[in-house]
Amino acid sequence: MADDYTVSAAAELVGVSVRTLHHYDQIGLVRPGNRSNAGYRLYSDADLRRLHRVVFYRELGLELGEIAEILADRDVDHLGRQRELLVARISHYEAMLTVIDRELAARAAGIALTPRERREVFGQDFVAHAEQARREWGDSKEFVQRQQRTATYTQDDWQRLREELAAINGKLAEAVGDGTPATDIKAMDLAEELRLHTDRWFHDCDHDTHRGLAVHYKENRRSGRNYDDMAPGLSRYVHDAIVANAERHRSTVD
Amino acid sequence: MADDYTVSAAAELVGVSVRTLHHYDQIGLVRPGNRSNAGYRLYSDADLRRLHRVVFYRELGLELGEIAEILADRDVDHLGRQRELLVARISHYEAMLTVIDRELAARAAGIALTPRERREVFGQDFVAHAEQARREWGDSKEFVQRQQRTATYTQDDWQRLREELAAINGKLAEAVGDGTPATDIKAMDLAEELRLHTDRWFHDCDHDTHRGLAVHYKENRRSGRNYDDMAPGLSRYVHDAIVANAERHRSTVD
DNA sequence: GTGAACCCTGACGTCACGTCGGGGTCAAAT
DNA sequence: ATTTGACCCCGACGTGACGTCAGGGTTCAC
Repeated sequence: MADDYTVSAAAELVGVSVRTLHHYDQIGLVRPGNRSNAGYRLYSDADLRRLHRVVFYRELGLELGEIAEILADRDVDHLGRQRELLVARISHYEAMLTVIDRELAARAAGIALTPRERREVFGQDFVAHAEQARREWGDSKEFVQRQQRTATYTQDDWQRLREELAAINGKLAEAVGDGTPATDIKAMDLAEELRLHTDRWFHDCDHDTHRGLAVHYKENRRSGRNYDDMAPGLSRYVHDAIVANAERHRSTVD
Repeated sequence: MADDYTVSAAAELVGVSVRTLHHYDQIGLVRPGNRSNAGYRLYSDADLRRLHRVVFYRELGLELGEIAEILADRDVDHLGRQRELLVARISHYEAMLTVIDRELAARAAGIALTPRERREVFGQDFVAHAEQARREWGDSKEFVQRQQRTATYTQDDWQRLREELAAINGKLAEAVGDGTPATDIKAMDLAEELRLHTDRWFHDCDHDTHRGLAVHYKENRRSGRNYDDMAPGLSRYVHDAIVANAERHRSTVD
């Protein structure tokens, strides 16, 4: 309980260098609970627990500043959060693995992918960085459910998911190109397809929830595709269509 | 075929910044195939392929210097290698996930782990960094087999594996503490246990192969435990015992 | 009481870029 | 024909997360 560890002992226990501990002390990320009368750093068990968390989050590529924020959150379930991050990371890498396997298959069949196709299939925007997504989505029920569901997806699932989404997005881009207004029945139907896609693949998504999410499309964040890259004004268009669709549904219910 | 991409086009295609491309050009990691007469960088499809590989390896945390070396290797199957790296990384994270789940279970049972136990179970030395392991082991048959086998291990497998190894190592530490010579029959028997463990969990390992691996123990590298941390002189002792054991076996066969 | 092994605090080096600043280039619109 | 805005160049300084000395104090076992 009351045993304190010297720098080198602490460093070895968590697998970092002494210099790293000095650094963390300097920037205030992990401060030793007390010092010997000669000024030696003495780390308590509590310090070590904190340090261990820092190391864990760092392993997953978070910056020290972010880590400090996360750790500042009193009342956050670190184990649960770490688990989520890991699961997200694993599914990210599994998605990459899928791509590799597909390329290997393509190569075996004598086909080479163009850079553009590779980007398509790679979908690196798609598998967004977990912590950033967290900042956008907060601790919402939807986020958690999304994490849980996607964690179990196979390579084929991801493939199907992406294809379905691409189909809907294509039709949306076409609609905005045609000059179809976002309140047109066709646009609303596409918004409905989008909602069902989300509901099917990510998390429960009724019309009200979908309206709540619409703002994310308008702000054209990283979490999905960059809609405006597909067609100018598309991100706003999608937002408006979703809102119109949600409105339509409400009026048929009330 | 002959289409060239400008910096920004190339950058967006692979998902990096323009500055990054400037940097890679400067250090010679990815040089654009040619330049416009105004001095604009023009990336060919081949350049993009190279760039894509760089980005991939970087995503997995390799340093640019390492990446340069890997790419310098003419005649290396990048897709295969990338696959291996990914698989290794995934199994690494899955091992971490196991630990988290075990801690969650422990917490549910009202038990808290001490830092030392956490380190034990975390085994971060154990799940070594893949590229470093690769440098130690080269492209040997053993390495590849190890990758393939361990990729399919469940959390329980890893747990069992670690426990078995810990048991053998414990007995070895005891033996060196007793002053038992490495050529003693007891030491040789322990070396044999080590060999069977490797053969069972990692890759085919006959006595000759094992003798070949012995040097890794002596050099006390990261790939396994730091043997000398368990007992002074243990790394050399294990090496000697393995060699003696291999010798013994040969004489009974010849 | 004297090494060897640890500890301290600067302070400078490094890697992989981010971020200006000043200035040329190019295609389209005026 | 020029202007506008988006794009390009290079040089240089800034930054995050440490690595790596240099110079000097501390602890502990022999």
